[in-house]
Amino acid sequence: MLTVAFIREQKEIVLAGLAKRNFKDGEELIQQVLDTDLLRRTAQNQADELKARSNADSKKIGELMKSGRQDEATALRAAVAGEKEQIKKLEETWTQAEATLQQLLYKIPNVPHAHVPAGKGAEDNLVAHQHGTVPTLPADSLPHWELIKKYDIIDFDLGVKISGAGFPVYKGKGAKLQRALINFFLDQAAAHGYREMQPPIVINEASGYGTGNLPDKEGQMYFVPEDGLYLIPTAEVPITNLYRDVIIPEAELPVKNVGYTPCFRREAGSWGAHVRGLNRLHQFDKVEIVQIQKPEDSYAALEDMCRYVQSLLEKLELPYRKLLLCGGDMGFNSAMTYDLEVYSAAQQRWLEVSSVSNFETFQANRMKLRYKSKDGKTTLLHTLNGSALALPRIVAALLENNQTAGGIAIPKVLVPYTGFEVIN
RNA sequence: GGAGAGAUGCCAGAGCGGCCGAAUGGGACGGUCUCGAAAACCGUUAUACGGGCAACUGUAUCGAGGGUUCGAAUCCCUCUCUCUCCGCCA
Repeated sequence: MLTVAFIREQKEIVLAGLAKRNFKDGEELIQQVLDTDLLRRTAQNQADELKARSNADSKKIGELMKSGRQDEATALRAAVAGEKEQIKKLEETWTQAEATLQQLLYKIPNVPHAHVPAGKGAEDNLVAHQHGTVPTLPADSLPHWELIKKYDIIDFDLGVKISGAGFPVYKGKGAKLQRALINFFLDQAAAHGYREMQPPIVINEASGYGTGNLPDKEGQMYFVPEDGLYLIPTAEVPITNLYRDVIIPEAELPVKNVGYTPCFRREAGSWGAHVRGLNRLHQFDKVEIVQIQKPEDSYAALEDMCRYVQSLLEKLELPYRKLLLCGGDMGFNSAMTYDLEVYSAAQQRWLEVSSVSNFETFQANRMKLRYKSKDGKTTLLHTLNGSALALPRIVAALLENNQTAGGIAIPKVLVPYTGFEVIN
């Protein structure tokens, strides 16, 4: 959520940002914000003045009563009653305006960073970096959804039986591979200064609002109505919300946390032939890194996080490319996002395995996440996060790229974690 | 799930319906003293939204939301959470 002050003072920047995103009706929306804001301030101003007067009058009534001047007190009392009436009306318009303003602000996406390219969709993303050679496999090589059957390591039918489509059951070496990847990712993150956190995987409504998963996106999360709880779509939500309504002492910055959680996504309506197998799931495992940074440090941190994720892919010996997302393809909350994609050789396509974003103050403003600098100023912080990494597509690429006649070769770095070198 | 107690500032903890944004103690920070430190002493120590170039100033906030009252941290109602005991239980 953008701050009203920012919209008020930097209207042109906001409008340009919305245009870069191909956001419709931006101009109209911003004008509504400014109008509502003016209405709100005017009402508050008038209400405050009246309240100041009635506060003073009330005090005077007390003094009059004490000194026994009853009739004067009664007269004043009548005056205050009149003030009260007006205050009530002003407060109504004021709170009404504030609520409207809030709803309007929820509709405005983040302003993209200056370096974010304009564009409509995925085709306009910039390839910022590519690493490794795209492998070519023999003609008889299999996509991962065949391989998992061949080696009996992941079972979708069993998942359907006990839960539904998109909830795979990992079996034997398949299950061990999951655990190995999770541990490998967590250990790597710890070695890079991230503190491991294990948060709850259900969150309340306030947390949903904090990271921008609510309102309007409730359809994407599983919901437990009985208790008003949502299953997390990513560890970003609980781990970032740890700092909701917090003023962090400057000395504790930056905050670098990592967490492994299962992630749940309803993915309503986004099913199709191109999302076979592990490409898209309702439940999957992910290790997520989250940083909280001072504004002046956040973009260096974004680059740093990307380099870190790239180092993971390199250790896993997966060819990848790094995309700088264009305005039209970027998430609602983000100011700048890099996607990392690995090449899945049998499918012959790039699969997104990580998305690393700087949200600047967008989430922090919703969460009231701030720090107090030495000069005593309270300032909104910047939040960032990135997948490091999401498992299913990594597994898909590993299976496809590493298939040999003798089975699937496990990358060297993982062998200490899996305890086996090949799946056969 | 049943019964009871409670929720005040960074923490602990006081608070008669007006003199309470809130005593006191601790912590933290700044200063005096010291070669330096400790001790002692002095001072500072919330947030949000308005107004103002600024100094400054108005309003709101004592778990949340309503109500009573000229006036609420203090009285009433609802909700949430925490604690204790009982029940159930990985």
